[in-house]
Amino acid sequence: MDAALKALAEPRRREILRLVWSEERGATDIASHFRVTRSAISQHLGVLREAGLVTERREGTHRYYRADRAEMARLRDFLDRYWTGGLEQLRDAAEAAQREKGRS
Amino acid sequence: MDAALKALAEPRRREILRLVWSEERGATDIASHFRVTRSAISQHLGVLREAGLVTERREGTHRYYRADRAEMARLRDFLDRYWTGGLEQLRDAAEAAQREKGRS
DNA sequence: CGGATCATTCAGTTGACACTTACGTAAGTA
DNA sequence: TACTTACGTAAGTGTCAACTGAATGATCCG
Repeated sequence: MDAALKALAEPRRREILRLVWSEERGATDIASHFRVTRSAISQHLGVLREAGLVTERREGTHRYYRADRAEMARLRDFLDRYWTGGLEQLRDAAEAAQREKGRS
Repeated sequence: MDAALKALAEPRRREILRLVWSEERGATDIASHFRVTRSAISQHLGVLREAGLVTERREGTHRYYRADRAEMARLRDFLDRYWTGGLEQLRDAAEAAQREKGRS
C-alpha cells in the first residue's frame, strides 16, 4: 500500500496507468505517448509492477501491461479506512449498529 | 490534487494526518509522537497545509492543526473519477473491492 | 523592557529518484 | 547465422525533498 501511494505520487505514472486502464499495451506503445525515452518508461513500469498496480503478460518479445483495477480499488478502500480507525469511528459504528437494531 | 497525492506519499505525513484526524493538536504535541525534530514536523505540516489537507488555527503562541476531511473526500473522488471513464468501470472496481473485503 | 514559550524559517547535508545514454538479452525473421 | 524488434538493466547526472541545527518570529507575562 505504501508502494502504491508512492507510485501514484508521480504524475507520469498516473498517466501511464490511465493508458493501460482499459486496454493492455506494450512498452513501446506506451512510450510513444511521452517525450521521454523508452528506458524511462520501462523504469516507471517497473515501479508500477512492483507496487502491484499493473500486471504483465509476456508473449514472444512483447510484454503487455494492464492496470490492476482490483489493486486500485484496494487503495481507495485503504484511503477510506486508514484515517478512520480511531475511537470516533468505533463510536459511529456502534451508533449505526444501534440504529439498525432498533429498525428491525 | 497533485499536491495532495504527493503529500500523502510520505508515510510520516500520513501518520501526522492521522494524529490530527479526530482532534486538533499543536506542533509540539504532534512532534512528541516522532523521533525527528520539531523543525521537521513543522515542515511536514507546511506541506500538508499547502496541499489543503490540514487547517491551522492560531491562538496566542499556539497553532492548532486539524485534518481537512473535505479535502480528503475530494481526493478520494478524484481517484475514483480519474481512471474510471464511466459508471461501468466504477461498478467493476467497487465489486472487486467487495470481493476482496469478503475474502479477508 | 526582558525572558520564556511555541513555533516557523534559513542554511547546509544527504539520500532518493526521474532521467539519459549505453549495453545486454530474448525472440522472431531473412 | 546475421539482423531486427522489443524490451530490460547498468551507470552516471541533475534535481528535489527530508532532515538537523541555528537563527528568527510571535505572543504572553513578570
